[in-house]
Amino acid sequence: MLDATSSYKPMGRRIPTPLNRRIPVDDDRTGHRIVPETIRRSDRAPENRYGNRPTMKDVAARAGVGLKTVSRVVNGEPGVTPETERRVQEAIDALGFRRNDSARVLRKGRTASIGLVLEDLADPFYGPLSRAVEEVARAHGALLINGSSAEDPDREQELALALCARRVDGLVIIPAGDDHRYLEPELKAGVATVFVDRPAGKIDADCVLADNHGGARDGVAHLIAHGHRRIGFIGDMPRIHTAAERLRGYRAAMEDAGIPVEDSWMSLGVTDPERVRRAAEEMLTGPSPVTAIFTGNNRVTVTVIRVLAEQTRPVALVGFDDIELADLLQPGVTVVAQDAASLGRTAAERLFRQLDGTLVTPERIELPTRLITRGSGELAPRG
Amino acid sequence: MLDATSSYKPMGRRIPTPLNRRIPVDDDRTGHRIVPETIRRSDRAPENRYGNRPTMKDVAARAGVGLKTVSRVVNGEPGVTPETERRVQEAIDALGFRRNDSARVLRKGRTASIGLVLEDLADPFYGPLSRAVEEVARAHGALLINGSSAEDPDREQELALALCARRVDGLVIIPAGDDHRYLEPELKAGVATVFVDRPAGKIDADCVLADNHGGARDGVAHLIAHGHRRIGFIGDMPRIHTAAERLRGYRAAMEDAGIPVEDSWMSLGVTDPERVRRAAEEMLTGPSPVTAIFTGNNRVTVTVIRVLAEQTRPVALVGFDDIELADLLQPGVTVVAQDAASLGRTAAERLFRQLDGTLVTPERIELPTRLITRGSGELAPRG
DNA sequence: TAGAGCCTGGACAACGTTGTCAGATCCAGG
DNA sequence: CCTGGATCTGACAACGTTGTCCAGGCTCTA
Repeated sequence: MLDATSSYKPMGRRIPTPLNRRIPVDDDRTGHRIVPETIRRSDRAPENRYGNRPTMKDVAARAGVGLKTVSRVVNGEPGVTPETERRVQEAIDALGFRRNDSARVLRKGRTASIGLVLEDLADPFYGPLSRAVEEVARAHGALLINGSSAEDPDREQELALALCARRVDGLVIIPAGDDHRYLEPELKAGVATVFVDRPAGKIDADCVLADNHGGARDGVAHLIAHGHRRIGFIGDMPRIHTAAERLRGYRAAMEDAGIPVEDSWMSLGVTDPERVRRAAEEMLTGPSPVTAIFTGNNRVTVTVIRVLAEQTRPVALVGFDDIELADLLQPGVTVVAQDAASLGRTAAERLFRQLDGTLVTPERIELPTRLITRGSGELAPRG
Repeated sequence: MLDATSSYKPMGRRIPTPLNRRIPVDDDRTGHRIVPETIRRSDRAPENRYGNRPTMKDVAARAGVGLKTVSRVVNGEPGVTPETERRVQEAIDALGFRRNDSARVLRKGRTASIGLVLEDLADPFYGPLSRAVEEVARAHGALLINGSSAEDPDREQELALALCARRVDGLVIIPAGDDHRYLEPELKAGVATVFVDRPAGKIDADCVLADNHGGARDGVAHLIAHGHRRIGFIGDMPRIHTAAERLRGYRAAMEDAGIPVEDSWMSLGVTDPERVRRAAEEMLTGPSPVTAIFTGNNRVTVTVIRVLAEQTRPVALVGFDDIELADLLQPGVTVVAQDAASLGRTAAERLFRQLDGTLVTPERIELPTRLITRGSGELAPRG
């Protein structure tokens, strides 16, 4: 579970208890808490716990109306005279009352919030995706809670379950792991769930994916069409679905062209800049040096661009994922672009359709990718 | 308030009520709901509402123990025999029970979640900031709820207050507006609050800012040091604090150098690419054409880079905010960099120190910026 | 003016959890 | 066999909100 590492214990028991202290006031004598004598409900002081926030009861007392009447005003329900409404509103403003949605949620059973578990919010690919999900959520009156799994399956599970404990109405998950059976009780309990970017593992659930295989195949075929035969591939661990699919696309394109792939052309499971750099340099200088490289994701692409900028001979490059400013580099970077915002939007819309009830059967949707030629992928083979 | 635009009404009243239906089962006769005869609490069926999720009561019934014992096991409190614990754990697993944190929150008064209101999650500047806040929150066992204001003060307020209604323990706000008195009741109620990137308006609160004024002044001074005298400035609306400060820094540097600024060199309040492009082109071709441009934020910088790439004469450029791949462009882009992650981390840490109680008096913290020279800012004046 | 029908307002119980407190059980020591 | 003290367990009342239902007061018609 999530664990505090400092002295702030959000749910702890050691918090100095200003929240629990009953403040003794004017003509009230409930300050004593030793004797639990049956406390009449209605003659409590307007002050209460919860950081001293006024409640509907306080508002009601001040406005001289019943509790439910306040609730009606707050929620804009009909059946309140303008005069009464005015009095209530006045009390609300005077006390600075704000409805406690936690209590509301408990009562109503829906939280009007959805959870998003992604890999890293700081990654330029996930920012727009997250924003797209947020926009859809907003259009449906829901808030978005999100968390980064840092590509760690345990952390993904921990996060997803923490969100379920908050009783989010739905979950959008970019999986890090490949076994999601831990979500079965949640699905059964009616938590709407959509997986994005990578499919769910071992459970039947909605997935919205990019056409990783086709995109990679097109990208590599593009290089082949420009005369390359020794083409390198640098990608993430094949454990990750997208990485595996893109690798498969690479292999498919090579096979279609009848080109046997040498092991030294492929580097799998490297993402940190240092190792990507080494991998790229090795395949450029090895016994059978590549004339072109296909990179499996944006981070790899950026590092490889740096390596290629240092080379004397021109090496062609096609990258998966678009990157900002790719058009301004020399040469411009040819990429297989997937639309992150569209992925997020599609997923979120399906999520709310699940909640609507208009969507029942889980589906697997693949969004097309787009090859954007800018120069680096059109270089002729040299060396 | 947040309003649904589709048929999914998270909190609405028209939801078909599977959640409220009491399911009649085996030997239970509480299916009738007409007669409200005093229902004995303990002989309800194990089924209940809330999407049919098991509750502690259900677990207790199945394990043959009391409600509180289940609570103890779930929360790892002491005082439960191993044998009892085993039985409870078994029931938990069998039923797929997951504690309802909404109810917990209601009872305990703390939600172990914090809110982040920023401008646009898709902006590469805010991604890392958000991630940094999340990491700190995670270290403190809290979840992060975030929302984008889209630079709209009303939307900022709507979001912040929605988060307060959820009773987040604290708020990190990147303000869009300049009047935050609406937060006064919340602050008084003990919601920890830190403003980042831009200061709070009309209330006394913690702020973590970058040294916008000093950074801009240094950047412009750098251009002046390289011989430029006709220097353009393109920035956001001065209504936005950061934009105003950077403009002030620009003016200060010019004044320090004794250079009078011409109106045609300044373009304020433009951010969309079209207008930035026009603004840049105008100051490059006007009666007193600039030889260098200082750009007020990353989005403007990117657009101006494109414009400059089309020019025949070299024009110097220094931009506020670092941008990815800036080093690989020709020439490399000289920037005044601020550390987004550090801003977020500092803010979040202060937030939790407020919650700790170790931090009381609001402060205004300015983090230094860093001039990174890469070429574009060192071009000599031409034209 | 009486009765029927509407409108408004309020009492009350639930939602699922945790804190309090008292009761039950067990064992060692007399 | 009893007593005293640990342990362990469970009944109960909150937390702040909303759904249900009923009681008045009002208006309108006959």
